[in-house]
Amino acid sequence: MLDVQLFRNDLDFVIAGLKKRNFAFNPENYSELEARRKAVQTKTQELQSERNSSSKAIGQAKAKGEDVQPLLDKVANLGDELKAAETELSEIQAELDALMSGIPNLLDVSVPEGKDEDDNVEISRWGDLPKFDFEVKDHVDLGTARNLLDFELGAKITGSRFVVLNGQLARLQRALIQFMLDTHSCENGYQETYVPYLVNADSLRGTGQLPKFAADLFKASENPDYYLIPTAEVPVTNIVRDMIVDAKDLPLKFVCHSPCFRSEAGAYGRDVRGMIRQHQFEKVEIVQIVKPEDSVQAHEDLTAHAEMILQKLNLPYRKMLLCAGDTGFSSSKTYDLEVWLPGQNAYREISSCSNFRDFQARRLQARWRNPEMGKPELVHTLNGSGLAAGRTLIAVMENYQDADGRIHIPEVLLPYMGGLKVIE
RNA sequence: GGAGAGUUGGCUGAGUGGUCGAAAGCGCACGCCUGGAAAGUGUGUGUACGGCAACGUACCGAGGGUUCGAAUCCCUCACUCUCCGCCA
Repeated sequence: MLDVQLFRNDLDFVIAGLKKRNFAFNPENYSELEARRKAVQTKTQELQSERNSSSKAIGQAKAKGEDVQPLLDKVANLGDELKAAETELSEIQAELDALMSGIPNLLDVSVPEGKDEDDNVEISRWGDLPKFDFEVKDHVDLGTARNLLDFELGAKITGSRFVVLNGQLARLQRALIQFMLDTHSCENGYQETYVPYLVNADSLRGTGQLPKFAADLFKASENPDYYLIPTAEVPVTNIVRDMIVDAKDLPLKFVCHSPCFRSEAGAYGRDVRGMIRQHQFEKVEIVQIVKPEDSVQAHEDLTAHAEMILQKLNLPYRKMLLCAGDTGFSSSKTYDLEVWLPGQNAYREISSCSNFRDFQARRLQARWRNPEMGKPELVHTLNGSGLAAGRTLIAVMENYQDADGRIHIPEVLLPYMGGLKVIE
């Protein structure tokens, strides 16, 4: 949610900002609604004021034992009029809320113009691409050949875009998760946390998935309305919803492993092969809650923390700055990390690290008390995948394969694999 | 799942129909006191919206209702605690 004051004080700035995103915003429609809001609110408040003073007068007259009937007659019609005004006001406000909560975050000045992922800007590359003196296989061939991956079984148990991992490959995914959690909590200063995987609608509104992206979510129950989390970002960031955090407790840094559930109704036909795009996948998420002045640096740090995992696994990757058209709804600036997949001969997204500035915090009412003015102010929120474990598993399979289709275990994972060096 | 008790400001906690946005205390801010500090003491201290301002309006878990008037009465819901049942 953007700041309503910004809309009132500098509408042109907002219009320009949304134009960069190519977001269709109708300022006339907004201004007309806002003008109505103001008029009806003023009228409502005048009526309320009248009611309050009349009621007070009746109370005082009664206390003195005077006849209150004339006063009662005077306010006889006020009730209906007030009720009508209040109803109209709440309708206008609901309309404004709906409009405002559908408007995306403004982009950071450093975000490049652009339409889609083709316009993203490469910032850096790390690692040497592995050279193979044999025909490389992708993770599907590697996995199914040894019955480590079973897509048909996933389809039988549930449906398409679900998979079963067997034996040492399932263990390898668990090892990756453990390794990521340990690295972030022990070396990068994040607090490990375990959270609910079902969340309510308020939490999803807080981080921006609702009301706009309901189609991407699996709804688990009606009344109460619970949803499966699309990412641990939702429950973890909502830790600070409706909170005023002490200045001394900032920054808050959380790391959390969770399964993620995505319906992505619009994504059918993309990445149909393999486990690139599944309805259920494992991810380790890192989240930071920081003072506003610290968020730019925190974004760089958080991205570096995600990169550290790839480096320790010795997986080649590149860091992309997303262009205006590819940056997510709630984000002001996003770096994607793309890992090298020999089986696809391409870099593929494995982490997305975003600075939301106060966009989520405003929806969440997540604040801190700034000692300089003693007033509560919105915090800034950031998060990133550190990393998507399912895709990391694919990357390890494809980068660490040998001519016999075996998968070698990266050195940092050996302690988590009970000494196993190769998956035969 | 059943029965009972609760939910008030940053925190604790009073308040059962009218000068209650809400006592008191804690915390915090500023001042006095002090060589400095502690203690003591004085003043101030919620959020949001409208207004240049004075000020007005809303908010006492959420949503409805009764009333000229609701933190206070009624209804629905959520959550917390205690006891019983069931359960990994």
